[in-house]
Amino acid sequence: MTPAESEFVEEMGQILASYGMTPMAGRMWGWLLICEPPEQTAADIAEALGASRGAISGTARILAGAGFIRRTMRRGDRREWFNAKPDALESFLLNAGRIYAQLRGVAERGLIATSDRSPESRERLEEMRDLLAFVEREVPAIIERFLADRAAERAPLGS
Amino acid sequence: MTPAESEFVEEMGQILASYGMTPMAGRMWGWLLICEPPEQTAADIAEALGASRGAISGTARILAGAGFIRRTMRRGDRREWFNAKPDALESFLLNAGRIYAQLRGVAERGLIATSDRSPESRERLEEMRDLLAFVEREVPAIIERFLADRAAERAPLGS
DNA sequence: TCGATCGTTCAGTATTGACTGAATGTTCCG
DNA sequence: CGGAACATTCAGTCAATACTGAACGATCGA
Repeated sequence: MTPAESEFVEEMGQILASYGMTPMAGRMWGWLLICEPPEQTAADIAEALGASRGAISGTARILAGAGFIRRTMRRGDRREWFNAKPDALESFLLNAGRIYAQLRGVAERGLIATSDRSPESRERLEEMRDLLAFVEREVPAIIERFLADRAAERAPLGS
Repeated sequence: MTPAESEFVEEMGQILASYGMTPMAGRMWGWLLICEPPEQTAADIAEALGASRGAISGTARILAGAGFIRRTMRRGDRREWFNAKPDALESFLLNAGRIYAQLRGVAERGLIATSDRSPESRERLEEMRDLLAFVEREVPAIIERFLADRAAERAPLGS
């Protein structure tokens, strides 16, 4: 791994960690986004990142569960091979509605908790809930437009 | 604070904490979203949340800097008064492009780090960069549409 | 100028949680 | 069946950090 590649991997670790994932998850995903060949074994990854096999095992579960990587097997080879899913970010953002829905759920429970208050007092939470409901619907729609645009670019003559 | 209100405050603490802020920041914002009266002093908040004044002081800096709360003074009163900014979430999401831009920056530095690779090898990062650039533009546009829709609802006859 | 009140700072503490590494379990080849 | 290579698990360690609380500084009224 060159210094520039190592810096990329480390940056990915910091960014993912700042959004609730573990640094190792960010590093591992980052590595799988740039490694050559694109399919690697757990031992390959552990050596590249200087991490223990236990950490790779646990992190692989997280990343696979979140849809960021794919784990495959080859016949006659007991090792597992990992690679970055090509459409990981698309499907993550397509489901981004869930994140906003979670916060909207809290707002709605807050409105129930304050149901005896005056309308003015509850405006703060009501506005929050309305905005979140809107974003929750529209963000997936953005991703679908992106995918449609790209599909049109790649087949402009209707082939 | 009723049990239901306390649960809301605690949930806000957990959600904000899971996205990189401190639990106290979530609790304090949550409290300012439901408290009565809506303006509170640091002592009020510390007592409601069972927190130290030092924690309130530091958290107030964070929340004010992020645009979630407003700190005001009244003449003849040396205490500071805090309240939740009504448009906090709107302005936060309007600037959400910055978050995607940050990740796009990492992807672009990764592409520089792998500039000697084959085009197929770099496809993973290029797709990531393109999608992020798209989302970076479109998410603020969503918020603007929400604000425009709401303005139209509130003045449907062009008053 | 003194005293009271409020905000800030910061060293110390306690907690969380990410990572390690050895032990365990499992699958495949000879 | 035995052994090797691999994945998983989990108790222990270490570092990061959120929070406390006392000390400090600033501001205002008397």
